[in-house]
Amino acid sequence: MQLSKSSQYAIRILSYMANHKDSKVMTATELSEKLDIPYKFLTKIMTDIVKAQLVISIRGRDGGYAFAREPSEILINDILEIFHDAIEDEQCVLGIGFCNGITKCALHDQWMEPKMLMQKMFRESTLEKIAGQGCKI
Amino acid sequence: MQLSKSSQYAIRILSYMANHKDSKVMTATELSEKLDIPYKFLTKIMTDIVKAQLVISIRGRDGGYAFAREPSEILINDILEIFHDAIEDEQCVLGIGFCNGITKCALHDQWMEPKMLMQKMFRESTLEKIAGQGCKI
DNA sequence: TTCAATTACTACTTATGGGTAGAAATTAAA
DNA sequence: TTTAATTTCTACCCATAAGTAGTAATTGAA
Ligand code: SF4
Ligand code: SF4
Repeated sequence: MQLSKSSQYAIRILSYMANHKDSKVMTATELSEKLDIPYKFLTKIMTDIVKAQLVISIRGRDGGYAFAREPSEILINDILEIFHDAIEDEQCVLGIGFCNGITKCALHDQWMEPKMLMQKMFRESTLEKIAGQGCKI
Repeated sequence: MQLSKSSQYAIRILSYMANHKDSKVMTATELSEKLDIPYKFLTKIMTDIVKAQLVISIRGRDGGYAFAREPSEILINDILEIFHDAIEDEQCVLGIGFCNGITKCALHDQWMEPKMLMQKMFRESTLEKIAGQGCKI
């Protein structure tokens, strides 16, 4: 019942970057140190995020990472999708899924509401909104 | 964002047993076949559930598993605790946890509500209630 | 007592997520 | 052109979850 480390790290990294928009690019070394994320793991994750076109990477000296689009245009859900961690509509708390209306279990109806709230949280929260609240993570 | 297979299977097994209270004991073979759960994995899980004293086991001929207490006295959360899958009060959607009120992130407040709903779902749903609704899983 | 039916135990294998190592590619500046 | 600072790529290693195999222990009945 938790996000994968990759998603957790990714959210923290991009939140941190959104909170420091003054510095145009941030290096993997800085992010790794400030956020206490293993350097090698961080660069692996960042490569995925670059491929998903949420950020761009600048290689070579004075290189680093910068946003490809405005943080106001990036949703938490965009990050989760990269790591296959987004909550699907059919996703079942028991991992069975696709029960029809007749055979559904007693947990089904109770699962709908928290699921929708989490989907809403992920699908409507932008990085800018998070940064705006002075996120310290 | 999903329960472990062990928890998923355990909920399904005990729900099935609660739905068939007429037959006093159920064998691992029957449960495995009816619920399509690998036999060897099922017996491993059941041993844990027996140790947690939710069910008793009867060894030898005509043996099997039976409830140690009434299904009305067993909560989903009791099952989740066996496999360390229960949602703790401090549990954080980002896996960081223990943020104080000042440094909390923007997701924190939005996380509270779905978390509480899930805790409520697990802590207040009894096996009997589930069985009463004709659970087919 | 012997047998067959059962769970429990020990130990292994496989799959996946998390993490690491080293070298290659790229780039700005000296 | 050389160098140092950076990301990227390929290939691993480690820990944990998921699943399997074989055998021991238990028990009711023939
Ligand atoms: S009815 Fe129960 S098992 Fe089926 S999809 Fe809904 S929550 Fe999952
Ligand atoms: S403030 Fe954010 S990171 Fe901290 S415990 Fe709450 S949800 Fe997790």
